[in-house]
Amino acid sequence: MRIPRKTAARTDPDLSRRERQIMDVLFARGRATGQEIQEGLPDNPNYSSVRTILRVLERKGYVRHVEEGLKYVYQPTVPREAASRSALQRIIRTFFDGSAKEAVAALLDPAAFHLSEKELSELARVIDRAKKERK
Amino acid sequence: MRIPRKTAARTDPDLSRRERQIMDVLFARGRATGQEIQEGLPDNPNYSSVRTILRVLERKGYVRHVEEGLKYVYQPTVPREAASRSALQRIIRTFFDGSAKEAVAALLDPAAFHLSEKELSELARVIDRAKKERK
DNA sequence: GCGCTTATGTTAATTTTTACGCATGGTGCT
DNA sequence: AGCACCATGCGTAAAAATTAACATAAGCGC
Repeated sequence: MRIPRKTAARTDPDLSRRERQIMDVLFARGRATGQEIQEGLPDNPNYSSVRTILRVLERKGYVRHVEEGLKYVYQPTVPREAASRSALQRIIRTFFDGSAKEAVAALLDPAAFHLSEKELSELARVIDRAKKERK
Repeated sequence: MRIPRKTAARTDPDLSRRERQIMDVLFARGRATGQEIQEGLPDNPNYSSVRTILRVLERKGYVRHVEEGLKYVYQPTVPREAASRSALQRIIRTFFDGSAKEAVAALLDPAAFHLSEKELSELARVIDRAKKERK
């Protein structure tokens, strides 16, 4: 079962395959019932399995639920934004030698990702703002 | 053991925890020996275990090795760039509702990631170029 | 109230993953 | 050749993850 060494919830590191998949669904949807999560998972896992893992995630502190009518609605304990930061961090470390800039450059590659002209302009503005803030 | 449904190597989705950790090390370093990989892994796994999983990854097609002198040097079969793209893709989907732009914006947040003024200027240029290409 | 449906909890079984000991084969040195 | 040293492959055991089966409780309509 593997209780994390620190009690505080971490965001990524040592989740099993299914656990991570479930967290992905939860972050993508914000909140979801057991059923919804099951539907969002690859390989059609058994509903019972999903709920077992949800309970594990809850025990580990990654997830909490609220009762809503008859069912439980689950959501991540860590805010989406914090989770995304740490996910990006990991990618930067793994694929871009620690350079956030290289990661951005990769995202700006038109052959790989789609960005409309409007979006590009907005990003240009964001960069300007960031520059000013540095002064 | 779980042979992937498609023989072609995928980049992320269904690797076990250790398998994924090993792929991370390999992508971060480009190429590495069994020993080096072992050192890069959390929780100090046994060398023998590392090699077992390497063999599994190789059999699944995620990794290949070349003999170099006496030892094997491992590397991912999928190019780093392709892997990074698909990792970014997943993050965009999971945390940014499918918007690459939002992902870039998150990376540009000075409170979260560090970008020097020089890097910001370079990125501004990249954006300009991307804009031109769209016309 | 009673039975049906739906959702959860518990526990046991199965499968997958991980770990580890040991055997084998190459290399280089004496 | 004989020996010590490494690195790898393989078989098996242990641990972890996943599934399955079964039990319980709440809501709802007859």
